Amino acid sequence: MAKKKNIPTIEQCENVSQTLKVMAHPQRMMILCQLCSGPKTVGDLEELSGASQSAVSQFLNRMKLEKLVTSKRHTHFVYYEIADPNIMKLVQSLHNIYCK
Amino acid sequence: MAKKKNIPTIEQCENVSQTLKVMAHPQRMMILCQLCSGPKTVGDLEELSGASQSAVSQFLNRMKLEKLVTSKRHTHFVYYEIADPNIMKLVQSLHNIYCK
DNA sequence: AACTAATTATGATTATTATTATATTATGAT
DNA sequence: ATCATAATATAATAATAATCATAATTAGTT
Repeated sequence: MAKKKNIPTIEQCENVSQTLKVMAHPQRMMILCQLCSGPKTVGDLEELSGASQSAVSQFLNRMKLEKLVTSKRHTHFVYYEIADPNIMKLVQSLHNIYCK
Repeated sequence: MAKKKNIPTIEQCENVSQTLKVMAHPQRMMILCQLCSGPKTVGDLEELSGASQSAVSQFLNRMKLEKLVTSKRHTHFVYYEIADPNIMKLVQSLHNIYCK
């Protein structure tokens, strides 16, 4: 049996690469990994990622625009979390491949 | 049982995001997908990706520097292929998540 | 040498990043 | 309600990097 080729369309490549572009940054990646174990506040992520408050806020905003995360306010904190099971799966895959 | 947290180091995040940065481009992504079904020449990839020869060559060079692909010459063609089973796995995962 | 395949160099343009300063927003205390 | 504060967001900027097209160059083949 011949090798099955699963060639995507250029539109699919554009979508995927758009998402990857957002992930392709050390601290954004770290933030995503942290969010995989549950929602966190901006302050939490500031500590956990080592980036400044402003930087974290900007990273989160970018990830929100690109639908990687969502946020909601609760008392005086804003909680961020992974937006989409696909993002979770992707981070998981990356972990399996690169972190063992 | 508590949720297992698999938090990477910042170095691991840097590595992964370095690789993702290279993938995070529509035509480079397309080229990688094409290479997943076997080695190809620059000319092949020029047709398959829709980018100019010079652009394809530059993309491939970048991917070679970042160890995503390797190349070897055979007669007057240069064949490129996926360098690493991890890259193959990653492209496969992306396909499973985003192309169905 | 002539031809084809691929690479490299150049430069103009556009994106990305990090930093600093400033602004918003919600809350709790008075 | 107002004030002060803590948490978060935005704006402006400067530095760096990525992109793409074109042109020039190298390498292999016949």
